Amino acid sequence: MPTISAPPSAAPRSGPGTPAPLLHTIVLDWYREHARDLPWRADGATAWGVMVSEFMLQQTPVKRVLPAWAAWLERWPTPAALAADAPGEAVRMWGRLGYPRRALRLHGAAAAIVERHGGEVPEDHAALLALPGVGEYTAAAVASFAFRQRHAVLDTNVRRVFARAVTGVEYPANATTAAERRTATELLPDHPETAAAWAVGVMELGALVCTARSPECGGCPLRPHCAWQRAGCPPYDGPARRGQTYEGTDRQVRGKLLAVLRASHGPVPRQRLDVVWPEEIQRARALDGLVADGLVEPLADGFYRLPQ
DNA sequence: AACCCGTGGTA
DNA sequence: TTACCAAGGGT
Repeated sequence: MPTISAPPSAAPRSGPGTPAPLLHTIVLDWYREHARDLPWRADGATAWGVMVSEFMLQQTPVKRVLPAWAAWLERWPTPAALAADAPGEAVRMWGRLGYPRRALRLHGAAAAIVERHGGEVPEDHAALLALPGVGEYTAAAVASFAFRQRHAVLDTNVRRVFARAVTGVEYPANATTAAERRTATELLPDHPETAAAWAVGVMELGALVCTARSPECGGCPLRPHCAWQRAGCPPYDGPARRGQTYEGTDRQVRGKLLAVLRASHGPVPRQRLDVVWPEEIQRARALDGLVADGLVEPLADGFYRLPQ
């Protein structure tokens, strides 16, 4: 069986590739059978619901997002509802999902949607990209999943599937490359609805089968077409993927500080923040950072609170 | 381009 | 236990 390569229409590639339409059929059939029943994929899900899920899923696993997503949409079923509340409430509601700047940006996106788009999540990719907290991936994801448009959706799952099936390596590079974008675009089905189904299907395949740690190649529908399989599953030999040390970092201190503020509904005296971390210099730096990011609001007399 | 930004689960 | 990983974005 041939491995996957780009169609001959674009840049010339070595060797015959599996025809793209066959790949589309394989992935769409697999998805129909194995897709998780996630609430933001349900028929009744709104574009706002999709957008909220995408914000929450930026670096946070699905399992932890599920309950947070339901609670969020129950409280703020529309962008206007969120925009009418204080940004600090978004930060508080975000809870322990991590990277709380996402909550602030989601609030900012809601406000921008009200201001620029009459309260309706925009369908246009460029308009989505212009919203705070919406980057290349999220804009494509919302346009594709919510509005069934044709966009290359390149997240960590898709990048990994392409790295293995197309390029024949275990892991993609640290940063998305032009070659990856080209591959994603070339393999994208022409028909918008099919492209949207393909996008979520490849992503789901990466999330459930072609996983980072221990891929279940035995259950992978692309195995006969996978370049990495054909090459004998060579282990990753590129530059070291950056680690994420956490203990003792400013991020840890910021997390501890913000946890105190989330738990308190009124202003908090500086003294109650001081107890979360012994090193004064780092503690002050972390608090200053939170203020600079707009996650914390300093008041007079050494009190602090979530932004109003 | 490299680095910063939280939190929790898994091998 | 340590290290890696999770539907990224902003600077």
